[in-house]
Amino acid sequence: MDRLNQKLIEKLKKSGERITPIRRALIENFCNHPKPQTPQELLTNLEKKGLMANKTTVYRQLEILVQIGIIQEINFSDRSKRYELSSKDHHHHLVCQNCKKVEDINLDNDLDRQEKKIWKKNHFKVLQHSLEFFGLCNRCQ
Amino acid sequence: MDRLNQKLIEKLKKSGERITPIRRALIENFCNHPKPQTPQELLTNLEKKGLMANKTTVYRQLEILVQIGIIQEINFSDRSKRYELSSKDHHHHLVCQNCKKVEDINLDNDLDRQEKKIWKKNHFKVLQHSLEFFGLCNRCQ
DNA sequence: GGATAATTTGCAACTAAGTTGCACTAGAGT
DNA sequence: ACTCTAGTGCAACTTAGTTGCAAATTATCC
Repeated sequence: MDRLNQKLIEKLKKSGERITPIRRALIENFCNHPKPQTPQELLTNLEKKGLMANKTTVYRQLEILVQIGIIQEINFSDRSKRYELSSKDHHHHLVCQNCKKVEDINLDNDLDRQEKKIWKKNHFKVLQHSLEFFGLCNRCQ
Repeated sequence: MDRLNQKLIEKLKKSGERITPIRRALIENFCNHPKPQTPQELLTNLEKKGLMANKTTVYRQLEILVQIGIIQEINFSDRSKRYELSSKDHHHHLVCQNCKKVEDINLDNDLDRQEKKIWKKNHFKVLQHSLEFFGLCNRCQ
């Protein structure tokens, strides 16, 4: 995990960005928590590490990290923006309606076939998709 | 279409709710526009009909209409709440990233099989899902 | 048709997520 | 250590949505 951490900080440096405590902490946090996180969650995670960051800063850093390609933004259907390492494969989400926890899943089923059909039938050019399952996780049932 | 309109107003009355101009207009609007609409869109649609409704009222009416089962709420991945007649079959959405228009599609593929797999593998009880495709509609390409 | 009681509505004030401008601070290279 | 630019924090703002309360309107009963 520490390897990945270093690699991402290098990437940041190569993109001409400075290495600041907040950026370091954000990247470290993304490496340690593989789940997609909201800006608010990130803010409190930083606080736990003793870093009192401002929300403006977090939002701005997230934007930059997305641009560089270190993380990716996911718009969840529960109307929250979430962020996770973009190195991860494309996957879908299980959202627990009780405890709000989010799990990642990889479906073997491919939606490519569907997207081709949509092109034929609707002449709609699909660029990306979002698939989420809502329900109860094993703890909350 | 007028038939459906009357039927829904009857349903509203039977549920013990009063028939007001705003409710009448909302239901009429849902019958005439089959696409999922945001509260803001509904507000401007009412205005076009000469009904200057308040946003508070619209939000409250939407809540009631959802409870009665006349309409259903859909949380879109573009982080907008949208509403449509709940009588419609379950379907998925094509969201144009340029003009923001939303189309409905029915996939013949069923996700039930996937949901059963999720239950076996993750012990996650799926209650509902959301599948959206983002891209460019035929006009915007 | 008119009085009454309860529901519906509108207003204003509020919350939460996110954004913007500007002044201050701190990294990185010399 | 100095300097210049990038990064940060603050305050003020925006937008979607919510809440409490007073005023208006609906359905009902006579």
